[in-house]
Amino acid sequence: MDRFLAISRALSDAPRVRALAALRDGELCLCQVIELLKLAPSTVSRHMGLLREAGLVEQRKEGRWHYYRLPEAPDPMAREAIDWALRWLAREPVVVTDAETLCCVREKDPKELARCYGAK
Amino acid sequence: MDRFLAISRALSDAPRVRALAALRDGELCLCQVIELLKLAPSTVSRHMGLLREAGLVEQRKEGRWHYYRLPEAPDPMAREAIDWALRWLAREPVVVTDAETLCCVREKDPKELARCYGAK
DNA sequence: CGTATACTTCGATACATCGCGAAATGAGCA
DNA sequence: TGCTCATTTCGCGATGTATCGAAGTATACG
Repeated sequence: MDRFLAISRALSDAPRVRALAALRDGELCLCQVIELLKLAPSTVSRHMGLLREAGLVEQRKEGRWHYYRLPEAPDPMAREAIDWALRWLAREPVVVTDAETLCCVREKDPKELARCYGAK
Repeated sequence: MDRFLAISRALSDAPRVRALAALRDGELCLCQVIELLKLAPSTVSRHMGLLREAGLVEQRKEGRWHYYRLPEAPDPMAREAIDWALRWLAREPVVVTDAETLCCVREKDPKELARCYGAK
């Protein structure tokens, strides 16, 4: 029951599901998600941690950067939840405009995005 | 986005998903759900209201009794969520024992269950 | 009518969660 | 070693939610 509730709760917050949908087209490092959501780094880190604990996201550390992506081989419960979420989130206006924003964000290296903290 | 989050949030509480799973084998009146969850009538009523607003449950009033059931023709987003939830909740120990409890509860008429308030 | 009963709504309390900034962690680099 | 930077953890205030009992609705029944 705990895993089920963790997944449902992870999917019941707007910034969190926007972050999840943002990973649809490939992994992102935390600073890119911060740039997208316009929230404090600590807040975004916490959101990604909840998604990870729920099994909806995988984490990969490369140097100083932490990359997040949809899990390669998620357990079936998580996989079905992700499929359901992505299927319906794709139609949400916020997620659509997020996808456009991400096109620009993805072109930048994490190194350039370092500035995004100050530019907030 | 609001409907998506309403569904996810409705599914992120244990008593609520237990109530949802209990409807798998047919409608129940509120007092039967109260008997199952062992919670205050006002609390259960609120839970069922949230499930109804999320589109995960339908309400039918017959005299003094309010019956709840899975929706006949749910919109696709809700239907998929219900399918996912029921598929995985069926394996949860609490839900399994709830099903056994329900066998006894269903045999009683709502009229007999009226006592359940005092017997709490 | 009036009473009883099934349910809902309201108000209060306890607890969880979101958001932030500050401080701690950890990996690269001088 | 010390410094920088991306990220995480911690502590706080504000907001939301679960739960209850009490009061309010609505329906049946005498």
